[in-house]
Amino acid sequence: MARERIKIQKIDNVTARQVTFSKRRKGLFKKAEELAVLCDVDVALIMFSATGKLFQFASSSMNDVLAKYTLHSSNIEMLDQPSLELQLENSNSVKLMEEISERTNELRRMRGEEIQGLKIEDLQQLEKMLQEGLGRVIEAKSERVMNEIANLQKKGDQLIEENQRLKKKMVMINSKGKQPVADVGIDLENFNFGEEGQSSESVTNVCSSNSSAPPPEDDCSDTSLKLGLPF
Amino acid sequence: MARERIKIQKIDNVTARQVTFSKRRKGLFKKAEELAVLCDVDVALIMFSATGKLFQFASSSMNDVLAKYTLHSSNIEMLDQPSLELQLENSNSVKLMEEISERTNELRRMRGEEIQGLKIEDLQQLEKMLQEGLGRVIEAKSERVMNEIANLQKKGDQLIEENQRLKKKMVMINSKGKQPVADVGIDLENFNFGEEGQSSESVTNVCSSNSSAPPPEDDCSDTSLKLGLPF
DNA sequence: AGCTATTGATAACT
DNA sequence: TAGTTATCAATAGCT
Repeated sequence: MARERIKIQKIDNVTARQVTFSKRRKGLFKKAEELAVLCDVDVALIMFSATGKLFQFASSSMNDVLAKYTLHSSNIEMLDQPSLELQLENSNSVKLMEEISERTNELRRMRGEEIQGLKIEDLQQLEKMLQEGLGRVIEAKSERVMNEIANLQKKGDQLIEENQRLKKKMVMINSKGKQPVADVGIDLENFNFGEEGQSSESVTNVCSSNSSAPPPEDDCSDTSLKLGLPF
Repeated sequence: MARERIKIQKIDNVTARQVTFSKRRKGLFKKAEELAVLCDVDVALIMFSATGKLFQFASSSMNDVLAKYTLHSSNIEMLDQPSLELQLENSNSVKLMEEISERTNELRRMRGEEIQGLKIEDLQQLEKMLQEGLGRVIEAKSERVMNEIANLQKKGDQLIEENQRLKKKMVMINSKGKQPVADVGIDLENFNFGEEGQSSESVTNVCSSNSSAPPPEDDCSDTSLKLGLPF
């Protein structure tokens, strides 16, 4: 991937070797991270340069990965003396690890992954469980949504009520001062939330009593409720 | 570096993810080895797939590299932290327990439990995830079931064929000896082609399923198998 | 360090 | 699962 292909053998020139190390190291780390993200893999990458300098990358926690690794390899071969820390860590963590593994697998199955090896009956049971969970979730969501709607409805109603009170006050003030005043009420014709558009007529009457005033355009503008519900 | 660039985020499609993992893993290992050779570097690369499978590469000895690593990191932390082993162990155990707790909670939510505190958007997402998982499970089940049916069908057909052959032989024998003889063909009513014990060689190689099915009627004409499968 | 001509890796497809 | 190919990405040699 360059101007010229090079043989894969130790680069003699020290400077060139350092430069290449720097560049390729960066590339390798990038690839490692991409792999970890793309494929949901735990990656640990450790490097010691010839001068003994350490470079490392881990997609999650280096300790986690190394612990897992010693777990794995200790199952195969306990011959070498793994570092004391890892060994201690390992012995006390085996159960926890197993539990995590078990749960992770169950989660994956519930997401419909890794189900190739399951028997038809297992699939059936899994399906049933998912159906049940789905049912509960949908029910909970519906309830939440209905509550939300009821709440907003209630708020809206209260606002309308309040609005009406204010308008009546205005009418009283107007008739006292014998001066026509611009309508400042909510435009209920365009403020329709929910099923029942009740109380519209009484308000309309109030409005029409002020018929001499110009139609309200942007007065009381900010009473609109935004219902950003995710349906 | 492909037909089309992809976003670096977890690949949803399971198959595609596995394929990509396989390819990129190979690439990563190659790059790691090249770097080790070119720049005279000790490299250790450890990976755990989401299924818990271990993949590893080490330019020299994995144990050597890991030993060096633990030495390094413990030297650094040893400066201000006494009883490193216990601390590592504890922190790791805590992390593991937290992970277990997290997964347990997610499982419960997927079962539709403990979802009172969720926001509507969370419920929506949960529902979507369940729907997807359910879809995959149903699809996998369908495939399994269809395979099962095809298998049984095939077996049934072969048995019917064999039976016909035997009957013809019977007829020939009968007509040769000019003596009426009792039918000695396979008694399909009681012939259980579940497990292995079949006596006819021609069928031997197809029998791989261990589920039982109601036997075919007894005549060659009717090939319908009644499958009490759970749909 | 920064810049390209090249080679290399790989996503989509078969 | 493995092989092919059009593209995108990494990088060797320079500056």
